[in-house]
Amino acid sequence: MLFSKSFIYTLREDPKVAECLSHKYLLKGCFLHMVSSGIYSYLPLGLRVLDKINKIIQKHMNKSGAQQLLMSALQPMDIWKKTGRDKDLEEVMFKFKDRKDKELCLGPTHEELVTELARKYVRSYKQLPFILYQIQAKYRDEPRPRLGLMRSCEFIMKDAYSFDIDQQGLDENYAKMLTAYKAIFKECGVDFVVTEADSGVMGGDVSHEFMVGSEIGEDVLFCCQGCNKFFKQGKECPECKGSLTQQKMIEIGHIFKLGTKYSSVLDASVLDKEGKRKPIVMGCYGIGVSRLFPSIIEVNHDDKGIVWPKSVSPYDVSLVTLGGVAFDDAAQITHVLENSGIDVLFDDRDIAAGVKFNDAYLVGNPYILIMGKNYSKNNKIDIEVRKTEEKLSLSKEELANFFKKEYNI
RNA sequence: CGGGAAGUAGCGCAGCUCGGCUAGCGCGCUUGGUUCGGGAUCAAGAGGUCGUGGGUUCAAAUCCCACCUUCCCGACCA
Repeated sequence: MLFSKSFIYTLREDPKVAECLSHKYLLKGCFLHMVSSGIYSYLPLGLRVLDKINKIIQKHMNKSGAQQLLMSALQPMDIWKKTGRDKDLEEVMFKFKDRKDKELCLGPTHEELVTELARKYVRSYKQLPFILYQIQAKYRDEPRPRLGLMRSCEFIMKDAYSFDIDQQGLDENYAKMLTAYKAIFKECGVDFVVTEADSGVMGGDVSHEFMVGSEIGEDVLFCCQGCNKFFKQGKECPECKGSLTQQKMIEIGHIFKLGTKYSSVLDASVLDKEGKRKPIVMGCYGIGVSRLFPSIIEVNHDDKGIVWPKSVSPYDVSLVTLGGVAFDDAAQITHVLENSGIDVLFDDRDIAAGVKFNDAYLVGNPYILIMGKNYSKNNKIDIEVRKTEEKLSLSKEELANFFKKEYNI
């Protein structure tokens, strides 16, 4: 991708509306556009990251046997009235009527709709178990949207739902999801902790939260100074009796054992081996994708900009040309790298070197290639590793090998 | 929804206390020149209903009232 042709217009100064660091860098680096309070558009750069996060999620969800679908964001209100959650979620629902006066809402979550699917299609225990998931925008009329993507009115969620004949099946699927989630967050480059949590408005008895430590977090956990474990309560560490300190946390995932809360009310049931009708035992599993996104930045940055983990960076390489190095030479290097699967953002702009470097740091791709004097004189391409600030000078051949090693290709 | 802060060019701001504005600065943008390994420089330009509506006044960015928007803290929540 040529920088000069890309829809990347970085800001020189910090945007006034952004208080927290992730939001600041997302706006400054042209990843995100604020449409209104709590409403954001993902710009091309941001969408590339979002796509990578989604691919990681899809990979691990599919591996666990879950099947992706896409349910409607528009939902009829009558199904919400059946479960009574029209009242529970009344405050945050975007509700309106269609031309026939039918009440609709923009889905704040999808337990009702997915349970309805099970009711319609599933009749026998033989069809169980299965897990369905989707990655989709959810809508909540937040009283106070804040911190950019952290709390917004339109946000992207990965929501999964498991369907089992009994509690044992649910336990197995729940364990599978727990494993998948750990793999997802690890691959996305965030350090997280898993805690037992309240089920809240979702219902059910068991639930776990996935949290990332950050000053902008809205939840609080207590971290043991002795064994480094996290707890909900602030008394002394139950494991090693060490002292506990408060740590603010961002909730990026939450999984629930729902049981039959929805299936019994909405009549999603199957016949078991004995021919007896049983409500399906359900679990639900959420990842706040649009919250995970800035969380990655909160824990991967420096004072120059974002330091994307390789797994989710918008491009693999920022290529910077300096001092009148021929466009064709740099374009050729770009082609070679792209042919081996390395995404390159080639900064071909005719501007001061400092601007190019600072934009490269801000945008945060893992590697910065520099073609300048060292290329014109010695045919060497300089590499700067964004994270470690390590610097190398390589020939074209060495460069190809370098990336083969770095990306296992 | 309570409490606080802010709205002046694309971005960041000054001006407001004490009304005199034909509204300014930095960056960015356009054209041309010189530069060219770390936010260069010279010259010439373009760009504004000072958030909106009302009021006071000879005169309002500036004073008064109402509203809107945004941010932060709280309550609430993924």
